Amino acid sequence: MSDRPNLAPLSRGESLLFLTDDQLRRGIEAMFFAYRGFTADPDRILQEYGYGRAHHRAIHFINRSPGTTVNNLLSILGVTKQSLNRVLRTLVEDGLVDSRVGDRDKRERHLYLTEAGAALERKLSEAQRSRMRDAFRAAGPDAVAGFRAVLEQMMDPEMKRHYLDDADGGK
Amino acid sequence: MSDRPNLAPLSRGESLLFLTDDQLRRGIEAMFFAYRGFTADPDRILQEYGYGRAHHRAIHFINRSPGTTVNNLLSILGVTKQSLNRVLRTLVEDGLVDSRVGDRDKRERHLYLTEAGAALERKLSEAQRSRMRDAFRAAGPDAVAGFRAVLEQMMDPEMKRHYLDDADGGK
DNA sequence: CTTGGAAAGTCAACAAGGCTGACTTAAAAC
DNA sequence: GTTTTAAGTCAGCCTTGTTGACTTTCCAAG
Repeated sequence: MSDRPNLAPLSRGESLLFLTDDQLRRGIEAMFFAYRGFTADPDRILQEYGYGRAHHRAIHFINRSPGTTVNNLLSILGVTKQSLNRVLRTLVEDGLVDSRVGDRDKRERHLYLTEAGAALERKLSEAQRSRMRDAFRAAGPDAVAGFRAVLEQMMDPEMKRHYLDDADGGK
Repeated sequence: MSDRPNLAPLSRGESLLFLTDDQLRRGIEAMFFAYRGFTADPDRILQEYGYGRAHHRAIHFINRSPGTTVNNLLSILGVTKQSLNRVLRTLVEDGLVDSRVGDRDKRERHLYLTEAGAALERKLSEAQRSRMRDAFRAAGPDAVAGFRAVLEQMMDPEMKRHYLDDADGGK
């Protein structure tokens, strides 16, 4: 149950207090409550447009990697193509996303935000960045580094790939 | 847009690099990818039981605060009573949760995990704690402190109340 | 040049888990 | 005795996820 694996021995004082079950429980709840705050502002904006979080995610990653293919988006978002397609179709119909047939491989569709799509993206991400900026500012640079370090460790390895691939659209 | 509010002036070198839009974007994506990892293990277990995340949340908070009322749970989870009730009903029917009429106020129902409920809770939270423990251990105590500091700043104020109220069931 | 298979899209059906609105019951509070 | 509160229920709706079956397009290997 709570046996300690083979680790460097604890030199009395510096016990691994941050690894107690209670500390872990607090970490778990911190994730839960913080994620709610994290999504609250965009959710309010999306509601005005009749969109949901799925639309936000698609818009975010198309903006990050303009010209990305549907398949690439699928592997980032981790949903089925039917699920993504439904969202993508409404965004294309509403004129927020442009879906262009590939030059080299005409089976592929490359996705771009239209001007209207980019405008909504700015609105959403400005709201989300604003909250994160305030949180970062209040917590300070060292806390931010720790925040990022822990989150990175919490990701599944394949997801870390998408996270580390800076927005370069492939290559 | 990116004007700086009235803050302590930046002494040349220690610029607020961690507040650039790109750093904020990376923070946003870190939250997105990490939350997926955070929920992945419990989700797999829940699937075996035919439950979803909503059941997990209810089980978690009943375990944290045994005897909590439905209304209290409602304010923590931030959903409608119809939505919570659907989940709670299946948990009671399946014998994982015990709903007892209040002693002092007989309108209230106090919620407790049964032995079976506690067993599932342990299974779920052990999976979730395991991932968090690994992440904490890899990142180190300072990173954990930063992680918690940033997440706390990101919560809505009312949620911070539920987070700070340590598991004492009220009082 | 044909064919196999990958990429994309489509249709249908279903489930979880949110929501609103209307309503009942029981008990506490005033 | 009336009003308010806590809980529960019924009905209906929406988003977003799932499977499965199927078509169209078109690159690439035989």
